[in-house]
Amino acid sequence: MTTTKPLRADARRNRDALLAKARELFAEGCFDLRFDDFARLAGVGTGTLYRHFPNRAALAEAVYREELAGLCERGRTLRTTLPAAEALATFLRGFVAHLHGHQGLARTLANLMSAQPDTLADGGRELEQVITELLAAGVDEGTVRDDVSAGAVLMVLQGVSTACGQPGSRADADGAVTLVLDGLRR
Amino acid sequence: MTTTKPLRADARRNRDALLAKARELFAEGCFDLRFDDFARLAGVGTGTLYRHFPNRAALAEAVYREELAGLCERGRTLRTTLPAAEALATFLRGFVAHLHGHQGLARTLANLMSAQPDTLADGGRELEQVITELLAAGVDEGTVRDDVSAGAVLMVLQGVSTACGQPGSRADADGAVTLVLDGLRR
DNA sequence: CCTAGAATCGGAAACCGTCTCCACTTCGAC
DNA sequence: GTCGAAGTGGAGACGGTTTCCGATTCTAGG
Repeated sequence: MTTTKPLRADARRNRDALLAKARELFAEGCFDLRFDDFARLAGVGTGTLYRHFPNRAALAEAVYREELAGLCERGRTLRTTLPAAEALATFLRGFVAHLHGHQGLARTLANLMSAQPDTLADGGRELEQVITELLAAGVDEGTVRDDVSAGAVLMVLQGVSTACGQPGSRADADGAVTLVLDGLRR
Repeated sequence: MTTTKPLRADARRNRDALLAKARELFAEGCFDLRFDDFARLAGVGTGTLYRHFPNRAALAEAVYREELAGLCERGRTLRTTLPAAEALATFLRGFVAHLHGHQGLARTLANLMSAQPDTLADGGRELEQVITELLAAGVDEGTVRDDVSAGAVLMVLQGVSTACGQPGSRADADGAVTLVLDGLRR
């Protein structure tokens, strides 16, 4: 799987330059840039870009992998420091708030999740895993119903991610999370 | 608004041919066909296609306008024949079931809803309107909370629509609706 | 330090779907 | 039947994506 193949020095430098430039551009809100231009702006050739990241989604995923991993990690921490139901609530609310502050992540996530499951990248899987754990802890605790799976929650998050860029979506996103949380109570 | 401009006979014939062919192809599951090919298959020129439907979304919307209108109509009927909470439940469950039997509608809806609100076509607006009415009736009745708007429910439906094509999504979609319905109870 | 050969680069050019444009055709009112 | 308006159709421009391969750069071995 994750066979860490040793990358040649210049190759790694280029890869990092691409990631750095992509991160910078995403932060500025430039998402719909020509894929080629990432290469030009990062100072590498088109071929190099395509060798490292076969498509736009792969680049976005690489950029946001760490950020998403951090959020998941936070979810796991919450589970060990709060009652499960509260941990779940805090995690989901925080997650949605974070999405609204990071459109790039929201877009990337929406894409990751709408892809076919067999394509579903590590990021998506990890998120599902964390939610599954939080739900299971809640079930053990007796505060969360046991007849709804993480997939259902993920589906709502997908809706939230997709709608994230729209003007008045923040309030509705919070509303959706409220519904899910109240609906999850046993 | 709906200034019904009289279309010339041949123009109407071409438009209908395009719609018929699109409907047929969507029913077969061909969504990612080249846009030009719709024209060729319907026996008209590319220019004609573009005059009638400026882009893929416009064609899809036209194909599914009636179907969506029917569903909305059904929602309004339910509201007059059932207690509001039940009407809402029946409507949402039926809606999701219908989506899973009609991928084309699901895709179209996902696209309609992810567009910017000012672009949000009649179909999307009408759906939001129906849900608003159902919620309001439930609030009047005292069975539905009053602090969550239709937008939140729509956001969940967006997630469901987007995920609709995936293998195991039916169960999760039902789960998501269950969460919403239970979460909506006062 | 030098060399060979493997890994990587870069960007020109092929590719492919989208969309426009306009010379030509068809319609239908008179 | 005539004429202007409405509509047609498809060639080709356009622009983003992706490939391909000769040139370049790296690194291990001597």
